[in-house]
Amino acid sequence: MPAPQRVTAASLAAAARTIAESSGIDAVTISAVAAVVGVRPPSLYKHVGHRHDVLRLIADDAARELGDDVTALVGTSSDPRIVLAGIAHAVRAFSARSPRAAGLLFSAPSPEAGPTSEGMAPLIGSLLDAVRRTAPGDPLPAARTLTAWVYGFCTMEQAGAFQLGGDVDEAFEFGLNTLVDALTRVGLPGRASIAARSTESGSEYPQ
Amino acid sequence: MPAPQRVTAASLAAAARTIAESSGIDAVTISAVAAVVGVRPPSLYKHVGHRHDVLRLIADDAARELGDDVTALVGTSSDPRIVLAGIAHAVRAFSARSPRAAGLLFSAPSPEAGPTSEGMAPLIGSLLDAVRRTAPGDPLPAARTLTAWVYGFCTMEQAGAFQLGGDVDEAFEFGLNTLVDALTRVGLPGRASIAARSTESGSEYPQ
DNA sequence: ACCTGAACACCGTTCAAGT
DNA sequence: ACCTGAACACCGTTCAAGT
Repeated sequence: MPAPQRVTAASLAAAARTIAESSGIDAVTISAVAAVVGVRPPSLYKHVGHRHDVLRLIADDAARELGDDVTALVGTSSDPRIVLAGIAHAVRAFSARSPRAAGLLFSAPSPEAGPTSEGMAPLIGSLLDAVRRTAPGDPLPAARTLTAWVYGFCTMEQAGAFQLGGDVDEAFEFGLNTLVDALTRVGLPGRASIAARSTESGSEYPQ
Repeated sequence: MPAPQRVTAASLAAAARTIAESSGIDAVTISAVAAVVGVRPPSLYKHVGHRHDVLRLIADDAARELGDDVTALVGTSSDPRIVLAGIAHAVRAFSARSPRAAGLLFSAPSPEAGPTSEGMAPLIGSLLDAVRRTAPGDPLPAARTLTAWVYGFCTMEQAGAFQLGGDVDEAFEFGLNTLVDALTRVGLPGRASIAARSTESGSEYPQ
């Protein structure tokens, strides 16, 4: 009779994520995770090939969880701009409650530690969906603009980068309103003017 | 006669940054840095207290370099919007040429590995300056919005997060124009409407 | 099939000893 | 004043051996 399975992918992910949130990504060692799931370090290599696979389990778990949150919001209001705002708030809430997992989600220390593209698919799909209903034209640049801002804001906030005082909540609302508002205006006069002028003045990447 | 100084802060920073860019942050070990500066590992502890101080040297060096780039751009054009666009391009160019140092700049793995606030001061000062000349009202939320977007975009780009195809350069220009344009419109009708409506509908952080 | 102890090559860090 | 070898407690990872 073979030994009963003591370690599952789900228990591994849960253990790793708990350690990550309470003690940081560096504390997610093979030894620490093994101890939490009640097994000796070498046994983990029956389930993962390398330590970064453990981090990837966290990232994919986070992608699934946030993907669920975001998907649940799509179609929640008849005004797509409210949906978009709700999504941004959901991302920020997730980042506040699971900052380490959130960090792994968009900027893992190495590509191998980041989420699978299959893991990210539902999240990205729902996001593109919401953007498509809000902004005219190609949703991809618009979605990238919104995603980059939300991700950047939350990461900087969690990293403690906003040191100059002021109300950080207010800055989030300001940025959100500015962006959502601008994205619905695409195509109106005034846009694309800077690109044209700065291209005139020389190279594309001034430094 | 005491032994001549073989290690300076500048040589340490340069060695660490070279290793970081060529082999990743994880490769910036005390041993590796010591080998590059031509000394045994324990000797480094005469100059830094911990490994994260070495990472901080990289972060502060990056802050200084990007700060110089950005400061040189302020006042470069009579149109402040062009200055802002130039700054965004400078950040992206820096992130492309020094992705690991750039990562340390805004989202270090731990606060101790991040830049000093003194190191960040010139960069942040110039950025606020440029925003103040462009956007009406409080420059802080506007600067945070722009910074979060640029940082998020560059980090995601370097992490290979833009996997859905499309032109990433175009997405950058799109986001930049959208944001700079929106920031100069602050106060016009249409803004702040979402916040008001989404506050109506319940909690501030829906999830 | 899964788990284990022992072993290997590496870390970061400390410290007494050298010049 | 700076550098060093030796040492410590830790990693990640491999592998032959157990059940």
